[in-house]
Amino acid sequence: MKEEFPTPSVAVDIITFSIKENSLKVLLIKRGVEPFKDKWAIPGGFVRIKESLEEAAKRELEEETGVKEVYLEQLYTFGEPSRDPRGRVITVSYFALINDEKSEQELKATADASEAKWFSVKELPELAFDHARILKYAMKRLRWKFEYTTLAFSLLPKKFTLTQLQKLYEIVFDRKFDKRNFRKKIRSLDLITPTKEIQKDVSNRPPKLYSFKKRIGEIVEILPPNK
Amino acid sequence: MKEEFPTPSVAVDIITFSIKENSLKVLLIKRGVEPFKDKWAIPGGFVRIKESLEEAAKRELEEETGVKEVYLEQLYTFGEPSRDPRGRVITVSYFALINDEKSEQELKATADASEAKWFSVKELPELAFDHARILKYAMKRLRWKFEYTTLAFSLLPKKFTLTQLQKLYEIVFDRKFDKRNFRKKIRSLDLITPTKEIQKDVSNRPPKLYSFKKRIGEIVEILPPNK
DNA sequence: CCAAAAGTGTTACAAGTACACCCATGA
DNA sequence: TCATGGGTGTACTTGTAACACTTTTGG
Repeated sequence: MKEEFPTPSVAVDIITFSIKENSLKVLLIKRGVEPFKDKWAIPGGFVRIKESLEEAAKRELEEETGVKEVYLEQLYTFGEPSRDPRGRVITVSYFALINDEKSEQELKATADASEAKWFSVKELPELAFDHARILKYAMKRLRWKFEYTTLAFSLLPKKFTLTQLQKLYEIVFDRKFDKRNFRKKIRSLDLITPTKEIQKDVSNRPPKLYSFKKRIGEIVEILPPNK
Repeated sequence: MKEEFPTPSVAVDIITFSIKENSLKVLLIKRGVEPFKDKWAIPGGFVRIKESLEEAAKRELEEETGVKEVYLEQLYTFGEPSRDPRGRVITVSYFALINDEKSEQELKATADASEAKWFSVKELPELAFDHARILKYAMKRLRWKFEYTTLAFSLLPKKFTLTQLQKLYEIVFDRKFDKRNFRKKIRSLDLITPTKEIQKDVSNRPPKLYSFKKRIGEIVEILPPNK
């Protein structure tokens, strides 16, 4: 069965965040074709008939960055008839979070993209289509997830210091937190266990290493202290 | 432009909640055609080529219930290739909240539906497709909205009593709240103003009437006291 | 011995929770 | 006068916020 009317096209767009150089970055492509040729845009592509939406998002992301294991979450579906001048395109947006090590590799140009680049969310270029709005929404979701779930831990190595964790929050919220209160809060949540190791080879007092003991994404109201 | 592959169909499904007889109800239809003929399902239909997703949801909801002014919010997009045995159907789900007075009218049967009926969320029938999952997700969102936004007020008349408001919360969360703490919390949020009126014709002490002074859906952490 | 980041506790204030009795009305 | 729901305050506990100094290492 299929209805008798012309059908819209369905695409996925993936807003990919990463932390690099102590700043929150988002992956954008430079469009190689009209419309919006030479404008920056959120990467994406059409959903194939036999793949799920999430599979499509994963595939596009891997084509772009080479990264396979990522946190991926559906954001919102944008479907205004006028949002794409070429025709009716409904886009299901996803947000992805990848950590720095995994995303070190060279970005690949693809069919419609002449270039791909990481932008600091504080220095964004003008964006094609309604992508500025989509990105703004993704930022909101990212912060929400950091506040109310354990998502942040997906960006840390197996063993990490409390200062690393705090820096992550400071970058995502673009704000400083009080060290003592932050630590008190994290410890009270029973999310981490101290390992017996300490980090060596630092030219200051060596920090203790902790490991995360819950599931990524679990809901816990970590909430940035000093709200 | 249009990609060269077969395209999925795009539908909207609308999970419609209402409070009736002191219980949270959801609107379901009995399917008149295969697959899942005679099973209950969430009402929905295909998106037309020139309407937005939200317009489609509004149209379907009005066809079903006759109700025009509703709170409507996008939920999630389900797109597993196997979710509809007839072919590839991606469905954008919406949740709607309508108040009792508006929804009193007769429900209309439509093309694919032999019958439409309000079900208590505590006594749900078996559902077609992946609709049980969708409904579960909608419930979660509804509660979230009651906890963190002023959505509840959309179900109250212009002037209402604090007991009415509390009852709403008790129905949605299926739990009792402490009267004094509930009132203290609501008052501290600066959401309502006392009118000078009191409700007459009750066979007990007549309650004071209040009016809501913010925007529906605004974020405020109303949060049910006695969490 | 200096620079750099790690580590640690206390006090004040705000918010949440538990809890029981009197009040105003209609019948 | 009784039944019914309306209305109110206080004490306790918990959570949040502000705040400064000592420790350990490498160079």
